[in-house]
Amino acid sequence: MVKRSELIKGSTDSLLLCLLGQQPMYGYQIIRELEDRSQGYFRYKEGTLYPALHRLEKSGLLTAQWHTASGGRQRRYYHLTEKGRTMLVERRSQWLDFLAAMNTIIQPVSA
Amino acid sequence: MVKRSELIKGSTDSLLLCLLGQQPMYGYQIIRELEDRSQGYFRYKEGTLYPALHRLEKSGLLTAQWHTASGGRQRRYYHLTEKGRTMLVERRSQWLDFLAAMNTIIQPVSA
DNA sequence: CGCCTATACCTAGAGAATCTAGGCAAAGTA
DNA sequence: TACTTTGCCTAGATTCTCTAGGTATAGGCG
Repeated sequence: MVKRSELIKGSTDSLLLCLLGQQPMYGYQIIRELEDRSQGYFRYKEGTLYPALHRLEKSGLLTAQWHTASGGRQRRYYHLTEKGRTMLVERRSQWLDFLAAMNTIIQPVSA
Repeated sequence: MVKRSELIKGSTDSLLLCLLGQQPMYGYQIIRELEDRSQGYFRYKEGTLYPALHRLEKSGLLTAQWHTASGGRQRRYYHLTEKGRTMLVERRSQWLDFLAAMNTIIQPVSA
């Protein structure tokens, strides 16, 4: 049973901050958006996403608001707080650092 | 308490396969080598590294041999098995896939 | 010699992230 | 009516990492 990649671990928060930094979204939408944009690479389970959103909300990086869609359906929209925006910048920087570090070890296969 | 980056999680196996694909090494050496090459970014704790090595050995990706250094000190050298080399190729490919997927979400900040 | 640091291996238990595998309910569709 | 999709949620198991130890040898210094 080959897992997609263990590398995904730990990237969730960064992905969520990035997405929500572009526009507020609700949980279900986030799952689909991540899958669409990554051409099917990211397929978050609800059991992963919702706890993650709650975690970020609890940390003050996100706030949430219920909205009623045209059909009467309830959706919980998340958007970044100021603290969240600060963290987003931080996370992006961390991602670049991580990339640089990985590249010092995982050299590309030379032809 | 700001952690370096949660991103590191899940990259350990790939890093170890990569390193040991270049030359056999022993645990203590691996920790120093990772830190040196990454200019201090990777600072693995022994409580992380040794269980990871044992895990990979148990999976048949690594084998280990005891050697006695000049001073009489015992060192356990790990090197890749055939299965390990196959997995290394796989891991490198996964890393590139992961990179590509991340880039679809984490767009670089435009000036 | 005695003491300290660096080397070199190891493990148990706690903490945290993810997945599995459900549950509940409303809206759309056949 | 029945089924699928949407949309929220959680409890428990699994897995990875870290904390915080333990053991032992080698080498330097006073």
